[in-house]
Amino acid sequence: MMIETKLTESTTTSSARPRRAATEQRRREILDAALQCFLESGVHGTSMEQIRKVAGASTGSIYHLFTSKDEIALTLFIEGMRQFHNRVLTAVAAKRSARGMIRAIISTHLEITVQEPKSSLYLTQMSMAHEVGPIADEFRGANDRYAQEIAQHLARFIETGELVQLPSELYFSLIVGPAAHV
Amino acid sequence: MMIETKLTESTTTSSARPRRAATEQRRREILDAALQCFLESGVHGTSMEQIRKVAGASTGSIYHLFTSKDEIALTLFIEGMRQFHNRVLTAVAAKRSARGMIRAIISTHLEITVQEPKSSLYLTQMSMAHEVGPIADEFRGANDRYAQEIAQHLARFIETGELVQLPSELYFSLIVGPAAHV
DNA sequence: CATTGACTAGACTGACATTCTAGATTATCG
DNA sequence: CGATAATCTAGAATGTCAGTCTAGTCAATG
Repeated sequence: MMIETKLTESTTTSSARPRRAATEQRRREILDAALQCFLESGVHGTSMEQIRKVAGASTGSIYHLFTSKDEIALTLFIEGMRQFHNRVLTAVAAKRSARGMIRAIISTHLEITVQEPKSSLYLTQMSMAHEVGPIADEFRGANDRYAQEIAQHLARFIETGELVQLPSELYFSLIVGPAAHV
Repeated sequence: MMIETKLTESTTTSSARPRRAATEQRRREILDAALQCFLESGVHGTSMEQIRKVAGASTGSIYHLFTSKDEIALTLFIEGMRQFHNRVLTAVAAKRSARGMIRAIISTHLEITVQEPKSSLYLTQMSMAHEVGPIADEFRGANDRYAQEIAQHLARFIETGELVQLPSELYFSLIVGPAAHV
């Protein structure tokens, strides 16, 4: 599967006439409509027709702004993942002990993956991300940066002696998710 | 999505003529063919046509034995999950300390979910399982039994004093996976 | 105000899961 | 053994849906 973003068109020659503001807004509307549908009926249970209707856009418009349904789902996924990461990192940054941080990591992860209605959607999107090369790379990259950032937070406590070593690689992988390593 | 298994046909009246042995074998062949295709191209990347060819069966036969492509994927998923559970439980049963058991749980989980080529397939199947009611129930049930069995193994060590308490619910959920709780 | 590229519209296409209909096979009973 | 009634096989037909194509509208620049 080949996925390219439609946003890389910015480097046209001279007399390009970008209507960016409006376009960007349209993109957003379509993404929001899609998210709503996906949450309601799952990615596979949602047809472009439904997204089209909810967004109030035509097929042509949608395919002008996105290359495929997959791109829509995966764009949403990346966005969701970023929020996810930020939420965990915020929780971690607020803690003053290694123990507190680790607790925060685990519980925030669980809050997000287990208790929220989005969790099933994330699962679907994650499996898609795996199957789509370019996205998988972005995904893995973001996840690695995330893991590293958490590691940095925790590393402080090795110096202070509260932590003897970082939680093992294995354990860490579990928290960050298999996706980071496949 | 509605999924029923085609194996519940056993309760016909008087002169039913089951050809079970052969049929069961055919089912198996189709499942094997499907698994092969899924591993190679992913569930969505595989068409019934491909499964048909690899299995050497006709569309009619396949749809006589299975209600849908989803049922095939999910049957495989349940099978895979059972193997997965058995493998972890075997590893756990072989250990003599709580520490060893917990290590075994984590590393076996990681071996399976991270290092094996099937892991990406599992992810897809798991997301499907979530969206399909009846399967989701079976899935959750199996997962609960699994968690409970592990808990029993570990509980022994609370008596001996090696373990003060079971690994927290939170941590436990993480290991067993969100699926068990959604 | 003409040109040019961004954007919209919706009919069309092709792929693919699933259904349908007809026919082959085989276990059971007379 | 042969009739019967069900299981099972075959492959053509159908419907849905993602994605393309063509024509046309809109807005910014010269």
